[in-house]
Amino acid sequence: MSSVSTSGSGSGSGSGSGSGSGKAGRPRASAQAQNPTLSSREQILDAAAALFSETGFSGTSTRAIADRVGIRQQSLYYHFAGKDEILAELLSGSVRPSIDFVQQVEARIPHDITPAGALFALASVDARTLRQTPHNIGTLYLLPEIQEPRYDAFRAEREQLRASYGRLGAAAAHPDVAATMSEERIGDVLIQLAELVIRLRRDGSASSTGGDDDSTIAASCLRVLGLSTAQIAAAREEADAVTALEPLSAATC
Amino acid sequence: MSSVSTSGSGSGSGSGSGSGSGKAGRPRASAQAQNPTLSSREQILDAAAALFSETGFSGTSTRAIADRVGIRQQSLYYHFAGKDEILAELLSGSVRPSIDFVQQVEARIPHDITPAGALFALASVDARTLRQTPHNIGTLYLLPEIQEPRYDAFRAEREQLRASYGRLGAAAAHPDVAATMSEERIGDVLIQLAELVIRLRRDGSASSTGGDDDSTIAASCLRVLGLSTAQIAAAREEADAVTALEPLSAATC
DNA sequence: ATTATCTATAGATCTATAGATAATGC
DNA sequence: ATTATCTATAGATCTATAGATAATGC
Repeated sequence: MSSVSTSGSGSGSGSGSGSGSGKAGRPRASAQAQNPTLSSREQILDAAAALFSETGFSGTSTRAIADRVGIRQQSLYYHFAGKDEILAELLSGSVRPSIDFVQQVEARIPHDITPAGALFALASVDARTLRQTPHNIGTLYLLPEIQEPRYDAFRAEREQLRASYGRLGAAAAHPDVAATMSEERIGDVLIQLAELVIRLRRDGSASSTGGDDDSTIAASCLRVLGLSTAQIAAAREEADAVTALEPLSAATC
Repeated sequence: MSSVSTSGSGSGSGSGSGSGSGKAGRPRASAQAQNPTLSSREQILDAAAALFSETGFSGTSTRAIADRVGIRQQSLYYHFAGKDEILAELLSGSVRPSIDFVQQVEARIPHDITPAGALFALASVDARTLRQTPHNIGTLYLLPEIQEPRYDAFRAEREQLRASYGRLGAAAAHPDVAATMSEERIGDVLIQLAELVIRLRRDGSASSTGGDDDSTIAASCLRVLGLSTAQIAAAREEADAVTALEPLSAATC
């Protein structure tokens, strides 16, 4: 209460001047409304994820991010070189789990699992990840800014994931479908279906028990390849066996 | 050449001071690089559509729009009350054609056409419209800004279109699919497939003969509902008959 | 000494309003 | 007189850098 700021900034809630809060560095001027179990860097990423998915990248100011964290706008630059670094970091963390997962699963074909089973597993894990991630981070994929060369690395990773969907899909497809669509186009269709969950979540129309949507989406991925209900049921069985073995290790980290 | 601006703005290409160009109002300071067959208002909409789809709404300044048109930033406000008015107008024009088309087609069920045929027609017309529109205007649907209440009217129109997809899809679906998915969820899946063309176009991966993609997408819409190759072929026949009757009138305006 | 914040501030925008001006239309 | 532009400019941002300061760590 004694160390009121001498400048006229007017933020009267100074509670940071007391004894040690256990962290090095000058205390924050305002109260810590954020989850204190996270590092400052993580708090910034979390706040930015929320704001970027709600109001977009250009629509979010560094000031808005800092306000949400409870620090001054300029303090962001101690942790990140700029706003685009924050987005780049959020993006880079978001595709890796799916790529890692699909590589694990593809390695087991055809011994432990069929292409159809692998695809079902990939699509449902992917959908679940997108559905459970904090702040619907998948909406970042829709931002126009990620088309800039700055984010080439991220887009290359997504391209890799799309290629996996294409390989699995082409291998699993009914001959009638394989004859009509290129492997590339199959990948486009499948990843588009998997990412439906992003929109469902954004529009608030996800089912109460979200897992239903994951299953529906995975089933739709096989259905669009021309597989029968029986074949889809079999693929689901296979997928359940695989995701029971290493379900959370690769997908949730 | 004689009427050089007295201010230091430095735009030395003044050619607008000559005799009558056929239009009322003060001539533009810079040369008319834009298509002069369009009204100023249309030129602004066209420039904004290009910029909004490339760099987003918040990422596009009124200055950038004006520069592309060849007028001063402040001159925009003679035609539009603000940047958001421009986006609202672009959006409002973009869903109408599809809604009009689907209402025409739904009215013919079940006399002239089956639900499957109607759905094929809707999806392929929708895909073609999105593919042929100037500047990939469909990318505007992905902008975070359209979630704001300001654009409620537009989202309500899209909701209407999604409902149509849902009705047609539920009626056309194989029983196995109809048993698994609600009409609403069917609409979500189908519109997500139809809008694949937006992404294909943005990523430059649309097929050289774009109509192939429209057909592939429409076929995928039926396939994901569990229809067989023969049933899809029949639906395509029906759709061709319908779109041959009134193909461009409702879809291209 | 190191760390993580703070204050101060530069310089570049960006949106929008007010009023002047240069055409055409009557 | 009307129309469509222009110039001038206010006021509000926004990003980023520089340097001060208040903690902890050794």
